[in-house]
Amino acid sequence: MSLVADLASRGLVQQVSDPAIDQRLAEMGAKRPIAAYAGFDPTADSLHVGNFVAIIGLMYAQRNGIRPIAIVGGATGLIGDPSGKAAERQLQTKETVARNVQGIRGVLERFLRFDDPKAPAQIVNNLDWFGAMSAIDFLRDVGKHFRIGSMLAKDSVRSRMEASEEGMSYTEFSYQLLQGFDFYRLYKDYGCVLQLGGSDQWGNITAGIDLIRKLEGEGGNALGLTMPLIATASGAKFGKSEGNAVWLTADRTKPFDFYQFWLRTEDADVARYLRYFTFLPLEEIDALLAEHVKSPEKRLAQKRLADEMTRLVHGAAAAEQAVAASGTLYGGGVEQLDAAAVEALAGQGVATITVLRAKLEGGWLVVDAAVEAGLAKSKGEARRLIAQGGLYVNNVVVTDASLALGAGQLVAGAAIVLRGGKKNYRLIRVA
RNA sequence: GGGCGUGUACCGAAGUGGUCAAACGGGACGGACUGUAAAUCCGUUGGCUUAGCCUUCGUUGGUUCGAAUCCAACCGCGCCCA
Repeated sequence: MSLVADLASRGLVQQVSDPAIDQRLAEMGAKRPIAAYAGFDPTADSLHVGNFVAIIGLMYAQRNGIRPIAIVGGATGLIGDPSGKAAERQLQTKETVARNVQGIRGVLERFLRFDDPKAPAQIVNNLDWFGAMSAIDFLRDVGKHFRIGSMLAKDSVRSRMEASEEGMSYTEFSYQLLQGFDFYRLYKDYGCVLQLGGSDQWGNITAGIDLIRKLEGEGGNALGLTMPLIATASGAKFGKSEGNAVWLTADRTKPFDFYQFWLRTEDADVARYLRYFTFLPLEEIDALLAEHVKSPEKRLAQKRLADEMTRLVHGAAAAEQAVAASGTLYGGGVEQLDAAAVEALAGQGVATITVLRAKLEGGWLVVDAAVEAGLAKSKGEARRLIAQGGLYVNNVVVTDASLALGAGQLVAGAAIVLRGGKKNYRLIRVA
C-alpha cells in the first residue's frame, strides 16, 4: 500500500491524521475491501480545475486498489460549506442542486473507472441519508456527539467570527456535523476508512473522524488526509482564466482554451503542476525540467503539461487538435488559412459563432461583431479595446472603431478570425 | 423584543445637499518589453446613436430648483442587551 507515499512524492500531501496511514490501510485492506472518499460541492453542473486535486487523489486511491468514492453533496450543497469562504453562501434551490449533481457525476465518470474489477469507483449522494432524516433524529443521533467548544474552535468558524465582519449563520455552523456524518455513513455502509480533501477541509475531516470514534468506540478508526490548496507562484487564485473558472467540460471551457490555459503556466509553477496533475514518471518530469531550464523560451515544459492535461481531460484527439489549432493561430498562419483549415479550427475547439451571410454583406460593424462573439461585454468595451489596439481581424489590428466587416474579410471565403488581446480567439463562420 | 451600527461599482473602501458615473487600493482587461512566462512600465474599467444623453450608490416613498448625501417606512447584515 503506497497511497500516501505516492501522493507525497508528488507534493500532494498537506496533513495526515495518522503518520502511518499507508500501513494502516494495508492492515485494514487485508481484512476487507476498503474505500476512500472525497466530496464535491454541487455549486455548478460541472467541475473546474480547482476540483482536480481531489479527483487526482481519488485516482491514486484507485491505482492502489482502494475503492474511490465521490460524494456529491446533494444535501450539504443545500447548506454551503463555510470552509475557506469569507462570506455566507447564497443558498441554491433543490432543483438546481439536483441538476448539478447529475452534471458532476458525468464529469467524474471520465476520471474514475466504475467497472474496475478490484476497486470500482462509486458516486454517492448524501441526500440518500439526509433526505429522509428528520431534524429531531439529526439532533439526537448526530448533534449529541458534537461539543460546542470544539465546533467553535474550528478554523472555518473562528475566522468568520473573529476576522470577518460577516459572522456566520447557524446553517453554515452546522455544516461540519453534516460532513462528519457523511464520513460516518460511508465508514459504516461502504467500508470507507479514509477521507481526502483540500487543506481547508481539515476541520470537517476531523469532525468525521471524531464522530466515528465516538459512535464506534474502540473499533472506530478512520483516517484523514488533506492535499495542498493550489495557488500560483504569484499568489493568484489557481484555475481562473480571463476571470472565469477553467472547467473540465468542453461545453464550458473549449478544449482549445483548456490547452491554452495550461500552456500559459508561468515558469515558477510548471514543475509543481507537472507533478500534481500529470501521471508522468518523476524521472521524466525531471528530465523535461532540465531541458526547460536550458532554453525556457521553448516552453517545452508548458507544452508538455498542456498536452498531458488536455489529453487526460478531453482525450487524445482533442489534445492533438488543440495543438494544431494553437500552431495555426499563434504560428502566424492565419493568412494562409484555407477552407479546410478553417473547418479544422472550428473542430479544434476554438470558440465559434455562426452568422448569416446577409449580415456580413450588409456591413457588420466590428464593434457589434466583438460583442456578439463574446470578446467584449458591451460596445463601449469593444470600442475601448480598439482604442487600445487590442482587437484584431485576421490577426491585423483594427484601428478604426467604425470599421464594418464584409464578405471581403472572409478567409478562404469561409470565416473571419477575430482576436481580442493576445489570448482570445473567436472564429466567425457564415451560414 | 430593545439599543447601537452598517448596506456605494467585480471586491475592499472614500464621499454626508450641486463641481459625482462617484476619490483611492486590489482584481480584471488592453498595450509596451519578452518566451502565448514572470517582473516592470503605460492605459482602460456603468450603458448608449459618446463635445451629448441615459441608468446607477439596499428597496420604496418623500423634502428640495437639485439627493449617494436630508426625512420616513421597509428589507438585509453585524455587535451588544433581554
